[in-house]
Amino acid sequence: MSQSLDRALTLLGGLARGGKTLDELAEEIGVHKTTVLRLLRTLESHHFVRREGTRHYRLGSALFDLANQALEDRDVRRSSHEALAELNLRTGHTVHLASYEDGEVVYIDKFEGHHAVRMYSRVGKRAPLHCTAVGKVLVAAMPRAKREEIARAIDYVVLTANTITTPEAYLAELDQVAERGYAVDNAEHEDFIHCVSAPVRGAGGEVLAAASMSVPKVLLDYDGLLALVPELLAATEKASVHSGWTGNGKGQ
Amino acid sequence: MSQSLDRALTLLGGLARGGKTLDELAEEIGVHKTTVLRLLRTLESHHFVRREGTRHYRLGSALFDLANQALEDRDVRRSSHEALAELNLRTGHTVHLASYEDGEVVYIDKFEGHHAVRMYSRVGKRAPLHCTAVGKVLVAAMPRAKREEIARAIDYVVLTANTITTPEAYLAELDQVAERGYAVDNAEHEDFIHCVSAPVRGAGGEVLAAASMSVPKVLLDYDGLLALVPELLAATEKASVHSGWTGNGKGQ
DNA sequence: ACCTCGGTTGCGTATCTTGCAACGGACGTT
DNA sequence: AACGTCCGTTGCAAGATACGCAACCGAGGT
Repeated sequence: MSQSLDRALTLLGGLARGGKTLDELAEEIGVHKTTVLRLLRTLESHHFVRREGTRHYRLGSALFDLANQALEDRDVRRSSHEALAELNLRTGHTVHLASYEDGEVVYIDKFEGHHAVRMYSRVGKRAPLHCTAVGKVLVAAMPRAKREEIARAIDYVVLTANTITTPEAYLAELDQVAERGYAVDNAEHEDFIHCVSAPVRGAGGEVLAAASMSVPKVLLDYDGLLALVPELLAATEKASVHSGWTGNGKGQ
Repeated sequence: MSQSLDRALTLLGGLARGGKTLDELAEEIGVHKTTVLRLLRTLESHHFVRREGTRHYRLGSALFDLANQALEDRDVRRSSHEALAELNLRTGHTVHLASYEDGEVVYIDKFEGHHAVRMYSRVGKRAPLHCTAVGKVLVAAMPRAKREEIARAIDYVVLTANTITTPEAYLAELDQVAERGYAVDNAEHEDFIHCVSAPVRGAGGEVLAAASMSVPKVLLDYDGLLALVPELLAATEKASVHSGWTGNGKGQ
């Protein structure tokens, strides 16, 4: 829609993967280096990009400035923070907070696990709906018609042997999730990790976000993972209360 | 340099201050609303902006995705994290990590104080060099010629009764800072807050960033603040070691 | 049912962006 | 020390592109 803007934004993505030279960047987005230069200059003037000496460009401070403002916008994040930090501290496992955003899951907070094994995730990163516990929780919270619509629209990319691959299977899973009040990702996204997730609710009982714990399979087997569910639920309940949930609510 | 990009970036700034309507945004940057619409669409397609229902635009997830990548780039941040978190935990005061970026200070990490009084600062935010303790530390670390150049270029905006207002006074202060190894902001930036700051050094003894503690005056008087210096120095030393500093170094 | 407000589209024009080619400065090499 | 290469930078001209206009649409509110 706006060519130069589009190119500039793509450029930022390229820069994120390391400070390259002008020509490299130009090639990456398929334009003349002059164009890149001028885009960079504009980005730089807004502090979106920073030049480090010569032939070295990096992402600039405006990005994290804006990002923090964007995060502050998301009230769930603030109201859930304490409960999730506790959960992370007590269990030592990686805790995520995620919300639904047009057909995907977006991580809006993360508490790193205390083990050596690190997950490839990041605040702001997006993940698919069909193979994440948070995805299931978020979609399961929607009215049945919407669930179907989403389930049919998903591209069921196969990531592991356990990945769900059909709308039917997904919808059946969602029913269970809605029933139980929590979701499981049994190594459906990454081979060596499994997760449990539960919703954080707001004043009207509506689901604001999903919190999850991710545990490497080498640390805990499936039963061990399920044994964490009560702790998870205690944390999400606390987070919900902080988010205005009153406990009665029409939402189950 | 690139008009549409420039407008789009300005737009993001506007959006950060709350989700407005199309016309409001249009007025803010002085263009027709059609233009805003198209810019927003492009931004949206890259997840820089998110539309929330109708008449509500917010900053999107790409921002915090990129921001996190940008922060991961900054090695000082990672290597200092542990020491600063400890300092924050032990003292309960707000801790900042900042670095110098063309004529300003940029906060690259922040640990919130445990008291009710909150500071108006944010990771990614910029602050002046002349009235912050971190600013003094960072400039004091530069060779004398560079210090002078910077001192003369500063616009000495007066923010409180104690704000330094002349290059001469600033340079004299810098001499002291370089001597002592730490800097003080005695309510020169905000009336009710004073800070101490010390440098974090890298392998060659060069200053990578400045760490600071900010304390509301109601909690601690000036002497109380100075009494915190040893703890601060212990933390910055630890952070320096983690950042490759070997202790010898030519840097004092 | 009307009116207002916000968002959306099609279109022609003027502007802005683009790519080219040539320059300049910094390294590194022979 | 001189040369060659690699990057970044500038001026310019051509044409694509983004812009503003005006009209349309849909939702709320009166």
